[in-house]
Amino acid sequence: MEDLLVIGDVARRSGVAASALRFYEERGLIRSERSDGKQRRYPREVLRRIAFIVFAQRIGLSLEEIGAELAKLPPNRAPTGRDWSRLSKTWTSRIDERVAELERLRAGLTQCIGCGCLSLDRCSLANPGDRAARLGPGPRYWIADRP
Amino acid sequence: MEDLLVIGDVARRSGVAASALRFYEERGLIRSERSDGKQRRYPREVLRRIAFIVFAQRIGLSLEEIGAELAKLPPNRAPTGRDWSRLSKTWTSRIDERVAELERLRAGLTQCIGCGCLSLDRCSLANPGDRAARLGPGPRYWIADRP
DNA sequence: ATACAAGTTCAAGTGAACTTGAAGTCAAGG
DNA sequence: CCTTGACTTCAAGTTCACTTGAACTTGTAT
Repeated sequence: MEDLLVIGDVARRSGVAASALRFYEERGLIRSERSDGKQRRYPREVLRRIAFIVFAQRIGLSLEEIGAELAKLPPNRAPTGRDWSRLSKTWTSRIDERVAELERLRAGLTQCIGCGCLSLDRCSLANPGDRAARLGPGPRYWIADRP
Repeated sequence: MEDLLVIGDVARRSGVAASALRFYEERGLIRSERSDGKQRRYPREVLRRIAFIVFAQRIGLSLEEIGAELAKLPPNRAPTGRDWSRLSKTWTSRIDERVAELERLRAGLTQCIGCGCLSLDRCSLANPGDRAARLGPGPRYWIADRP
């Protein structure tokens, strides 16, 4: 019945591990107040913010992108439902794109792999958006070459 | 006009870096013959195998899973179109599942985040398949908790 | 007052999928 | 024969999203 939650509560309620919550805080995705003894105390609102993060991850955004989205929220007042839905609006097109890609892949599965035509450098199914253009060092984004 | 391709040719034709090809070989996903001087020589067939790998990755399979699929191909003869399409058959359902999830997410975007109801531990949209069940150490599978 | 769970920081480790660098070998043209 | 570009191995580095462990402090229940 407290107004502020300790990290364990937040972890239990959100399903996100406490270590992950600390990590998110370090990355600036969430914030916390501190108790007298320097322990984290979260206002209940944080749960919605975390929900947003989890949602966005499932859709395929990186934490960095999610942070950029969250930064668009009004800094000095609690976000309203409209604030949240404004953010999530841009995702719809993102979902649409991914769904379209998957459907292209599904359509091409038999056509492209089943038949003998398969040639990676000319098959637009295997190479949408030009795989060749790399993203610098480190692992390539795992499924689509995100900008 | 040679029957065997060197690694650079394969890299150019597939759009997959030579270092990645060596890595795939180390992981048992592809194989190569060797020249007298111990350089890799690939039969043209390898291109199809690589195409399969790239395809599967875009769908969301890990290299390990892809390896398991490839292991089902007949070991002693060149795979036919039917062999390939048998493999890719299982993917269709995988794609369908992912599309369904994305559509669930899209539907829930405004409902779940826009309104005040958002509660991670009870919202089936944010928590399909029980996020709480973890996958051991290391990063969590990025978007769906794959088995 | 004390025990003990739950919190803290910080550095280092993890797994996936590669890339990079060093130091050397091979192959083809001139 | 020599140069030059493409190839070789091997170890170590990179990114992302966290987790783990050590050593220590807080908070609460008895």
